[in-house]
Amino acid sequence: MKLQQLRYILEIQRQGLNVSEAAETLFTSQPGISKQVKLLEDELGVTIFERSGKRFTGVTEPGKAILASAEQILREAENLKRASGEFATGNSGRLVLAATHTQARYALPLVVRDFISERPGVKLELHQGNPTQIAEWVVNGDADIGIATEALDRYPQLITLPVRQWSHCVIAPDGHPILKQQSLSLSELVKWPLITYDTAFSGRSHINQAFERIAASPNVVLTALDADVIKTYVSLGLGLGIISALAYDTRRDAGLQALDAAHLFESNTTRLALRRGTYLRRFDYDFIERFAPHLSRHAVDLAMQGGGAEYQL
Amino acid sequence: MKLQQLRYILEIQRQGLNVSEAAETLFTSQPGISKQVKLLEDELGVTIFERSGKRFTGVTEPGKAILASAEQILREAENLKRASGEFATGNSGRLVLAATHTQARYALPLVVRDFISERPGVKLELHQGNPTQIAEWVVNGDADIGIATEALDRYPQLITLPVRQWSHCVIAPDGHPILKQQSLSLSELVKWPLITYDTAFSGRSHINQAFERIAASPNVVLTALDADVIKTYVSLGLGLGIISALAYDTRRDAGLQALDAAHLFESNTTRLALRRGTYLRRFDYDFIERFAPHLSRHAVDLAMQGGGAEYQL
DNA sequence: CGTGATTACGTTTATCGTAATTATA
DNA sequence: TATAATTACGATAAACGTAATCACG
Repeated sequence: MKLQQLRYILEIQRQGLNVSEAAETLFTSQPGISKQVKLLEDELGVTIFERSGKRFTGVTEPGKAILASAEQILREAENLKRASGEFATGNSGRLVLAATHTQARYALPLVVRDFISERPGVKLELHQGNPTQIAEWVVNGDADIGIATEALDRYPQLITLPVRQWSHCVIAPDGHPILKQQSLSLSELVKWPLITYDTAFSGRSHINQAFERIAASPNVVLTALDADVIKTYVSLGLGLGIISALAYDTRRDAGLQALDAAHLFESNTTRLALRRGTYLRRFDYDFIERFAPHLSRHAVDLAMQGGGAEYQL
Repeated sequence: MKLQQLRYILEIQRQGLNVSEAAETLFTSQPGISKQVKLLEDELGVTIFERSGKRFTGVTEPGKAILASAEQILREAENLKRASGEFATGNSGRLVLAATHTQARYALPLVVRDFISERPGVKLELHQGNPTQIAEWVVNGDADIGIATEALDRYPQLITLPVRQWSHCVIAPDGHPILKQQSLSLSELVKWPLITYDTAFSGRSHINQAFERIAASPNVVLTALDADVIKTYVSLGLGLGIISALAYDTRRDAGLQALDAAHLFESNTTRLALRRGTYLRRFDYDFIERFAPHLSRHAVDLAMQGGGAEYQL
């Protein structure tokens, strides 16, 4: 049994049982793969792939078990290379972050600036996506660290760690009548056209829940993927905005006023996701601690080992 | 990176950094290993072993990480072979049990008899040992299933499952004065010479605890590794015996009487140990369920996945 | 017939063992 | 000086690519 052979059968599976395509993605010849698959099957004494004549048509029962193990093995082999790579290259390497707009625009800039100036050897990449994309990138190893408020904890392959809590705020253009109200309430909000996040973004679920709880249907006239778009339309007088409090800044957002809405909507927790069982390099720990000072190397290790254990913010 | 190379470095570590011995246990040449180690180190770009001149003197920092990963990889590779082996050979294979005397002598015989008659293809081996040995055999993969009352739950690499609860009983030769007592008490027991298990065997810890709780020092005149030895000396009138109730049988043990001692000593739980993450074959599940009917395949899978979760008997 | 897997075969590379060499305790 | 790792080298085998063949839709 060779690691190559395991790579081959996994790639065949990934390419929908097409050996030729697997050969192409692995930059090798198709007969080579074909032969190695057969050799592996002979060695193990089972057929891995069902064939009808010369076409691959499915995965046999033992094949499933074998492919599962193969995946594990290659994952750990990646870890091994990663671990040695870190020592070999010292404090250099590539760190891929995946984050939502809110995080990328409002939470990360200062942390990223400091990180890249302190660790010039590390090539930092930031990929923006929606929470589901982010989770999948981390699961597939396309990103090292995922940062989002939603969705991450729905993936059992991920370890998620709480970064910080935040609340929503309501924004209105200067002079809007609602600014004169003593205290903001949901029943007041439903009277106005509203602009907020698209579903599955930045705590939108908690906004929905709050209105459902009082059985009211808010008049949402526009949904956006990010707070900048929302602020633009609020400025134009299209309605009131409900955004993350992180996204409002008195100085920068001239012409807009913010009202605290922490009492109206359940608070949200920004979470950081790592793939279970991945080897973390020094700079992974370093970035995490810069972003969330309570997540020391020790705290992260504990969560990675503990697995299911939930860390309380 | 080759699986062989990983095997080599692991064996070097196991043999106390002695390459020659590693070569011997792996039935290959020493220069071959030497070269492969160097090739691996070159490929990974780090040194795995510290050397003083030509002697291996230690494991480097990256080496530790590499060895840890290598172990994982080879473990999973074993699983892969095991999984395919099962399908290849159908219902045949080798099942190695490790059990204490008490289990081997009193709990297992009927189960083993039924198992081997129902599954003639499976070569069943039973290795007797003390609880610590049993745990280590299972950890090392030398045994598939470990069965004991003590020690098993102290190994984090093991999943342990409760099989059944049992209590102690006191045995005395026919006509012994204690047999006339209304009810047995600890204070009564300390008046007599006692014969029981050696430390770390069959619930001996609970026996000690009970006497400590009443601050009494029992007069233990003989400790044995198994109930058969104890019974022998009780028959000779050397003292009263405290043994597992499983080990007393009215018919077989003529000349001896047993007194229930469930109220004196905390009850014990026989546990079954499996190595975390091992692939279990059909006959592994089968044996487990015959031995402990509540441990269905489903229940075992749950425990294996859950990891830390404690199963209540 | 075209797409896609297997077989055949030659080249290249890697692996392993023996023998000789060198370094350490 | 004995033990143990490295270097050198040759035989063997494994892996890979090219070309030809075969099977399915």
